[in-house]
Amino acid sequence: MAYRHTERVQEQLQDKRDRILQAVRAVVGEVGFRGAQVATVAEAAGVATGTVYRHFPSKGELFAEALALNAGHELAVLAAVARSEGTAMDRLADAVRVFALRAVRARRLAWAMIAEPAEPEVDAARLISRRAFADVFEGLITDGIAAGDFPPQNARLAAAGLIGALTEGLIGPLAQDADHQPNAATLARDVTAFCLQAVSARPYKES
Amino acid sequence: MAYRHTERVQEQLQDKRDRILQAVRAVVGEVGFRGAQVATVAEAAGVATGTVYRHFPSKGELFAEALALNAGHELAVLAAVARSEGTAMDRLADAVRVFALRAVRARRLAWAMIAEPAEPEVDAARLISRRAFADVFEGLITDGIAAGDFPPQNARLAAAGLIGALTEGLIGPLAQDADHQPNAATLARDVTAFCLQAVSARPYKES
DNA sequence: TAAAGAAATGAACCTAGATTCAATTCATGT
DNA sequence: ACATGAATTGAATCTAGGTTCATTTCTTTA
Repeated sequence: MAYRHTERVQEQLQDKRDRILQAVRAVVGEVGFRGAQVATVAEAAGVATGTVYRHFPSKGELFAEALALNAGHELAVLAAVARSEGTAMDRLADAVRVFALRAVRARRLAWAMIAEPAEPEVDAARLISRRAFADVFEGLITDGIAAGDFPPQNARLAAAGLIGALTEGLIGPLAQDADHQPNAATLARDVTAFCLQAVSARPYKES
Repeated sequence: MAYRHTERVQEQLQDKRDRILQAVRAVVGEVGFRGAQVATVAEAAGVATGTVYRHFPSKGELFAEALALNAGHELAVLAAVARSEGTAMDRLADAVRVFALRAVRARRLAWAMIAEPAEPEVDAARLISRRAFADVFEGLITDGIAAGDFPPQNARLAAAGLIGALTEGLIGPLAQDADHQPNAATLARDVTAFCLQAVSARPYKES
């Protein structure tokens, strides 16, 4: 018998794996999925290209795992806010605000995570995390309806609408105009206001 | 002297060009930008691959022109609705409804036109048409504020929010769930309600 | 320190799909 | 019918970037 994995090696391996995942985050945050190449990620992780393939079976799975990891963080943050004390109205306001602030602080990354198409595996992973986000919002809206904070409405659709409005208002291409570029706090405030109006207003009555 | 373009030939040329553009529309409506190859488009147009390059300098420019053409149609429809008789509230309601109905009727195409990243030229063309759409909505919102139909608000942002909500609610990946798939009319109605609430409600007051 | 198994390296390989172009077909005017 | 110039064809070319793998470097145990 001549070789067996020692604990230290295991840690190094795990560490290298983590560094690669972090590198994906960094590179994607810089150039998006479209511009993120395996060679670039490897370099950012301080590793040779081939090494990436010792830890992940393909680009798609690597990137999908990186997305899931990141989305998991964000989801935990959002879920914590949604679970806090207060009326449904207040909690929804906080959730939207937190989402907005975090998104504007890292627009490119946020866009990639939420909307930018990529390898099929990545798209699949995103679908899952997106639904998880939508579920948080939907739950808050449902709570609010039950409590009388919000009028009856299609909560599932409203949740999707919130995500759409947040995405478009904060991180979509139109949000990157140089002309009307207010500071992040202002933008987040206005978007939050829009979202809350959408959910909390009395229904529009036709004619 | 032996050859000169005759009128009939010019027409045939123009016609072939148009057929190629239409083929892009058809193919993209089927498989999106991601899956749309030049060879497929050529076949759909009843033309050899090389012929495409006699009419368009590159895939990117071809697809960008196809997008611009299609967006132009949609924009004309939307602008007509926005210019019709009625209060700002009614016109916005109509505009949103028309947008929603047309989008759900051709989801894949709509998604490609509105959101799916593609060649840089395509993305650039989309940015322009997107802003044009947003401008229509923004104009209606501004009118509504002036008329007292809507409370004061960030009209530019609200317009972006509407597009986001429409996109997400109607044609985004979450909208394609098999489970809660109501008919198009119902979906359009609910999304319209959401959008109108978002714009017409009294502002949310913090605590 | 040597033998043996693992991991890392990065240049070579492979593939999908855009682009080109020599050969062919079609239109025109004499 | 023929000469001329344009348009069409589609198989061959080119390229970017993901993936592989022979070689090298590192770890462990005897």
